[in-house]
Order: sequence, then structure tokens, then C-alpha cells
Amino acid sequence: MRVSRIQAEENRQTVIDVASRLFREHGFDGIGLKDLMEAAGLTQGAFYKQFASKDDLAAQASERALESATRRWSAAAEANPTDPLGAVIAFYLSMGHREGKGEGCPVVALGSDAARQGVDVKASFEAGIRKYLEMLGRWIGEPDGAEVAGKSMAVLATMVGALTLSRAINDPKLARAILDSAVDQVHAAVPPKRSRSRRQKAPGVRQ
Amino acid sequence: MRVSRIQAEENRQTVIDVASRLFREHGFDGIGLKDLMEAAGLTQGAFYKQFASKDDLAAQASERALESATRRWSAAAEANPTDPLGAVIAFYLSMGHREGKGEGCPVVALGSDAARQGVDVKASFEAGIRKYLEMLGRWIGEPDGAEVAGKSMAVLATMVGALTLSRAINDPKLARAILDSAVDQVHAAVPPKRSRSRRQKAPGVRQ
DNA sequence: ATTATCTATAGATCTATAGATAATGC
DNA sequence: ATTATCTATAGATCTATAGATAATGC
Repeated sequence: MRVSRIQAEENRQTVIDVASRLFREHGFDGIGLKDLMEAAGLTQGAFYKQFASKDDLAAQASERALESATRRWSAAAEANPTDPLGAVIAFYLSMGHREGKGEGCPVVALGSDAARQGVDVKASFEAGIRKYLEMLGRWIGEPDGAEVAGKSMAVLATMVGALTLSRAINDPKLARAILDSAVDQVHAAVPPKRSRSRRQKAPGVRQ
Repeated sequence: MRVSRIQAEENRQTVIDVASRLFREHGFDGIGLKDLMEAAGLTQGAFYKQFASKDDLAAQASERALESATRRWSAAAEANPTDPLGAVIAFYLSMGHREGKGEGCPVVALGSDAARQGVDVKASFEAGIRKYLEMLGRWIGEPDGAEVAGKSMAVLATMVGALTLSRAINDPKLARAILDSAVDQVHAAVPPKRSRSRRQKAPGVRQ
């Protein structure tokens, strides 16, 4: 029943991948080790040779989920180099993302859960969130560079909040209206490149 | 061991109140009926004379939590009639709110959990969210009234997202920066009354 | 000889139900 | 007589561990 080291490492990676999806779908408390291991093609007994505890897996699966999410942002941005922020906003604030919890943003799928977890899970989230902010900063960045960090934070908050709200309600029309409003607000807060510098100098406009 | 109808109804209300706090602290899956009932001063066996199931309590406790949250918004607004929105923003986007999950906004404390629940829990959240939007709309409302609903949604999204992000990370400095950025963005999107109409007519400024 | 995985299980906990108890409400 | 609450328990599930098994790696 023993497998090679290479296979064992592959199995470990599969467990993390599977967990990053199933935790997003059911929450950390909503799925047990038995189901997680079976979804990875193993039995529950193999778990503790690979991970110290369920919390340990939660931290590693969170890290993996955030990595996958930031990679998706990069891919969307690279596919649309003239408007990377617009491309990310378009898929993030979409009804498809609302419905695709398992492959979607872990901050929304597991944000409430993460707030109840220990430092390791929160460290995974913090690293991913910093990565999000870094990317946003690059796309929002202006010649003078002032307030870019703050604007990135506010934009990310709007995105996370809109998707959270859209998923907590039944009515798909209200959900879509919330997502659309968030798109509008981000576009207003970060004017498209062509007219950005002109708008910035308009009097009385903060941020 | 039997109590009067009045006392029984009081007990039921206590269970809902206690659950609205403990669910926010531990999540729907993070606390059992035994602990919930004991926190309300009863034993587990009394539960099913009062509620049909744990899901039933989850829906009622969500409703109660949202009612309590919208009441808190009203109170803050009435205590500061010249700037109700500013008053709500100030306590909502504060480090105190970040630390007070059990008495704080249920959309942030239970948003990820609510997305996995059935229609009843989501209906409780939807009603509370509509109430939030209605209040924001009243405070943001302009003479022409255009786009108020959309702006309310975007503001609520920014608030919910910023608090969610602040709780998912370890670093209190980053948490505070995120909350502060959200305050700035809301103030930028909704200029204070005195100068609102002037700012609205500035060219090139959307929303 | 080592070890990745398996089967089996300990011990705790979960939701839900059953039957006893004792006070209410008619 | 009714019923709100209690004690007790069924049956399922949870995390974690123990010991067996069989293939790897030396």
C-alpha cells in the first residue's frame, strides 16, 4: 500500500487542491476529513502522515486558494493589457463569479470563516490580500503615485463587499444590481487612463 | 418543570438573542445546540418545542441580528442628525467593530456562511440588506434622486468588504489602513451636504 | 528497514427524538 | 389535560490515533 515519495508528494498536493475547493464551497467546518480525503482519492487514515491537523490543512489550502485567485487576476490582466483593471473587475463582479464559489475568490467564500481561525490561516489570507493590493496598485498607479495604496484598498473592499452581498441574498436581480453598482463605483474612483490626469486635477474631487 | 406561556415565549426570545450573538462569533457550524441552549439558561432537550430545526433557528437568529444591526444604524444616525452617514461610517469602519464580531454587522460576521445556507437564512439577510440600502439611500439622496440606489449599493459594498478584509488578516496596521481607505472612498463618493451640489456639477466626475 | 496508506477504532460531539416530570391553564 | 422543560439516548459524524499491510528505498 505504500507509494513512492514522488507519488506521496503528488497526493499531498492533490489533497491541498481539493481542500482549497471544498473549503470554499462548504466552509472549514462544513466538510470533514473523511470526505476531503475521499475526494482526493485516499482514505482518512492517510491524512495525518501529510498534515499535522485540520487547522494545518486549512492554512495550506487557504494559501493555495489565494495563489490560484491571484494567478487568475494575472491571467485576466495579461489577456487585456490595455485595461487590466477593467478585465479583472469584469470577471470578479460577475454573476458567474457569484455562482462559482469553489473556484472563486477565497476572501469572499471564506472571509467570515477566516476571521474565526488562528494566525496561520489569517497569515495565508493576509499574504494573498497584499498580493491583490500590489496588483491593483500597479494598475491604478499614477505618475505622482500619491494615495495609490489607499485607493487600491478601497477598490478591493468594494469588490469583496459586492460579491459577498450578492451571495448572501436570494434575488438575482438585486445581486446583479449590486455587482453593477460596484463596477460603476470602481470606474468612477479609478478613471480610465486616457482622461485620468485631467480628472485628477478637477477641484473638490478627493481621492 | 413546565413554565408559563409568557415565560416560555420569553425563553424563546432569549434563545434567538443568544443565537444571534453566538452564531456571529462562531458561525452556524461552529456552535452546537447544547451550547446555545445552555447559554440561554436551558437544556438541549427544550430546543425542539421552540424551533423546528437548527436551520429554523439560524434563519430567525439571522433576522434578529440584522434587526439589531439596522437599529444600531438608526441610533447612530439619530444621535448625529447633521451627518447621519458620517456617524454610521465612523462606527462601522472602526477597529472596535473589527474586534466586536458578536455584536457587529451580521453580513460580515456570517456573510460567507449565509451564502451556503438555504432560502430562509438568505431571506433574512436580504431583508436586512434592503433595510441598510434604504437608510443609505435616505442619507445619500439628492434633489434629483438619480443613481441614489446604485450609490447606496456601492457604499454598502465598500463598508462590508473593508470590514471583512480587516478581520481576515493578522496585522492591525493594515486592518486600520483598509478601514480608513474605505472611509475616504465613501466620503469621496458621497460628498458632504454643504458642497454636494457644487461637486456634482464638476465636469468629468461620475457618480 | 522504512514508510505511505489502509482498516479499525477511541472518544468526543452533533442533531434530533423519546419518555418522565411537574407546573400551568382550563 | 396540557405542555415546557428535563434527563437520557439513538444514530450519525467528527478529529485523531493505533496497528496492519505492502511497496519503496537503502
